[in-house]
Amino acid sequence: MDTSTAVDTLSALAQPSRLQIFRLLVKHSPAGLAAGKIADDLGVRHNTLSTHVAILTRAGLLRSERNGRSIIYSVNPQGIKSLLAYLIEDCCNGQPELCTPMASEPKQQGRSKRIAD
Amino acid sequence: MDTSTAVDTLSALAQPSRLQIFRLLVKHSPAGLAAGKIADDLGVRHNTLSTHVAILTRAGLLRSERNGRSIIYSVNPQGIKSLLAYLIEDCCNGQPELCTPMASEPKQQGRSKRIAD
DNA sequence: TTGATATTTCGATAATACTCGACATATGGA
DNA sequence: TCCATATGTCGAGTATTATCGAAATATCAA
Repeated sequence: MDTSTAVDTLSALAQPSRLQIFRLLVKHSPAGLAAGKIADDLGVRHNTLSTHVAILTRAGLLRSERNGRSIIYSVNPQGIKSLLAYLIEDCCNGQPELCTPMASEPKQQGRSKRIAD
Repeated sequence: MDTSTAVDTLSALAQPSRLQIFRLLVKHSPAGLAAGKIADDLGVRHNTLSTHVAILTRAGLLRSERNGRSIIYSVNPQGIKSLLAYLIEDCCNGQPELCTPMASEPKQQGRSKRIAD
C-alpha cells in the first residue's frame, strides 16, 4: 500500500459516522446490512449514509451486493487487513517491539470483550 | 480507546504531510528529529510543520523534548499501539480470522493498484 | 403499465481543514 | 545586554468536506 492509498483509507475511517458504520458492519460480518438499516440504526439520513458508504467502498473497506431492492454492505476484510499491515510495517520499521498492540493496552486482558460507547 | 479518540488519531494520520512526518520519525525512532530538520527533509514550511506536529502530538502519536534551541519530536509508541489495538479489536470482533494482517500480505499483493506518490 | 420501496445523485450551504506571511516567544552565545 | 537561531501562534485566504432537500434511478408487485 502506498502513502496516497493509506491516506485515503485513513480518511475514510477518520469521520465519526463512517467509523460507526464500519464498526456496525464488523459486528454484522460477514452477512452485512442493507443501506437503509444502517442509516436507521445510526440515525443518519439515507442520502448522507449513501455518500459515506460510497467513500468507505471506494477506500476498499466495504463491498456491496444488491439484494432485491436493497443493497447489502459488508466489510471487505482485505481492506482493513491492508491498512493494518501498512501501519504495522510503518511503525515497526526497525523496532518490532515498538508496536505489537496484541500485548499492550493493559486495561483489559480479556481481549475481545469491549462495551460500545 | 473510545470512538472519538479513534477519530482524532485517524484524522491525525489521514493527511499526506502528517503521515510522512510520522513515517520519517518511525525511521528515526527512538532518537527523534528536530522540528526544523523534519521540515527541511519533507519540504514543508516551518510554521506549517509546527501545526502538523502539534496535531500529531495532541493525538498521542508523537512526543517532544527540548534540546537547546531545538525541539526533538519522536514517536510515542503507546499512541500507535493504542490505535492498532483499537482497530484490531474493532475489526476482529467475533471473526478473529477476518483481520490478522501479521500472517497475510506477505510482501505485496495485488489489491487496488494505484499510481505511486 | 402504475405505485410503493430502496438507494443514489445533484446542487447548494455550512463547517472544517490546510497553508501562508507576519509576528511572537524561547534559547544560546558574543 | 543584543543578536541570531529555532519554534510556535495568530489571522486571513483558499480548499476540502459534511449535510441537507429535491430529484433521479432501480427493483418489485399488483
